[in-house]
Amino acid sequence: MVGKWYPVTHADDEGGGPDRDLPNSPNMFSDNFPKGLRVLLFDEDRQYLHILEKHLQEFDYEVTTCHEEERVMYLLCNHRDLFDIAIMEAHNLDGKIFHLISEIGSEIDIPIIITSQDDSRESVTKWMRNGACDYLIKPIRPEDLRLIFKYLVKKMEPRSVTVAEEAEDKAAAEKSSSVGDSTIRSPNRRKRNMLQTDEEDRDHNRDSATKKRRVVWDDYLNGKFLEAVHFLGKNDAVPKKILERMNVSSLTRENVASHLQKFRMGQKKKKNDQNKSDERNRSLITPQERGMSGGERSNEFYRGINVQSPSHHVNNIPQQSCFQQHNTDLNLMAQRVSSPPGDHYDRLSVASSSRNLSTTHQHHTSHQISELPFNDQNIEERSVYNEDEDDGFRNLITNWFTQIPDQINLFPLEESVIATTMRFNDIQELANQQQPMYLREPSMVHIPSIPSSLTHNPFLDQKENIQLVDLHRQQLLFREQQQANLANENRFPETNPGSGSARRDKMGQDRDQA
DNA sequence: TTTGCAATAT
DNA sequence: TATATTGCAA
Repeated sequence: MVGKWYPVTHADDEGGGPDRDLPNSPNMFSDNFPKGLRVLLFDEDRQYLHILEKHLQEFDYEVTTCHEEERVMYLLCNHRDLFDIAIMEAHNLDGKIFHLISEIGSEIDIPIIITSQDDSRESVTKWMRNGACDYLIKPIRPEDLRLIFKYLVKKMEPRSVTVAEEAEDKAAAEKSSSVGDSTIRSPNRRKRNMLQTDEEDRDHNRDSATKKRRVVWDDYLNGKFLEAVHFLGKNDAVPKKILERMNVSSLTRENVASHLQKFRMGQKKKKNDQNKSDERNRSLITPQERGMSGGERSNEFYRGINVQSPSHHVNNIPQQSCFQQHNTDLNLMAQRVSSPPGDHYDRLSVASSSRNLSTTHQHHTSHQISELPFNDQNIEERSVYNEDEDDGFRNLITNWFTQIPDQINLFPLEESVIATTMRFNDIQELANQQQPMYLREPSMVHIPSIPSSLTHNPFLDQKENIQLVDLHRQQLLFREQQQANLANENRFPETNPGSGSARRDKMGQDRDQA
């Protein structure tokens, strides 16, 4: 049966009627093949779309055109049984179509040919690895359109056509604008040689429809991964559960395990770096503290408590990355911390480290905490948020760091981990005012190198310098602080947090009186 | 069976 | 470099 339409001998045979059956029916490979091949053609450029359509029709293909991304995605998702093959324009690697195909690509059982003006190796590689069976660089030669049936040949009758396919492939490669000779300039070699060895290539072709593809952990997938990891928490963030949570059908447990392994290694590295920088900050730590920070025990928790030099919170903002443009805002916030303004917010506190900014916003009876962990290149932000409908603050934070509010995830705030920043000025203020310090107010303490067991998020400690503490813990903390102070020439003689002297801003007091 | 990890392959 | 695979121990 296969021999009847052996590609090399029949490729030029344009005769015969266009009667054909459904793609998977045995008559798919009739003498007329590939006539009547049902092609889904997508290109946002209507003019170009029309040109391609004309060419395809010349080869007796049955063309369905589409110039809307949403529409073609819909067709691909819900009606791909109406087509034998799809030719789709690629805009960029971050587009919806790429996500769609890389996600459900293994479920799409029709060959997908990508067309693009982008002849970059990165683009070609990424597409080819993520579900495209070929990549045609514009302008596309009609001949390449004529030969699209070859992917169905391979798919339907893999073993018996290997030789033919190779011959045909070679022939096609010599005069095509597909990746083999256009993007990767090796005109006499078969395409994909740059991507895979010949042996694998054959393998790949044999069951390209079913074989698992190499996963590209792009921002989208990685985002899902991170979300799952955060959601599951320290103890449950294992491959199987992450996979379930991500709910991406094309992924395997092994994929996730591999990525998780890499993810953890990255964290380990960050943690090491952090420890190094902590080491450098040792001078800020009292001898007592240094003495009790031997191992990873509970005492370790207090190592490096930085209440003594609270300006660190706002001054240690890196001068690069996205922080820079927001430094002004941060300084404003810092001022607010030291002198609570009479504006909308009762109190607004900021803590930041080399990679993070944390803010606590206390507004009347509710609390918001926003955490914004950063890496150098990008924004990987997270917000903890516990306010009814006050999107104002969220937007404020959002606008500082990203123009994309949707990227901020909101998590319900667990009550016992409310925190606030204590700045140097705050403490002095307290001392001068000699007010009792009731630690009922939410507080945040900046603690470098926190054991993960004490963070509410399993990965927080390795990414961030911010610790959220509950009140009980904070009392302990201040007791330690008190001891430290005594041993440290009474740097904060009047601060006696264990017994009280809380910083209460004016509005807070007014509220209490009312 | 699943997981974590390291080494190794692609 | 990023991801996959493998083998091993828990």
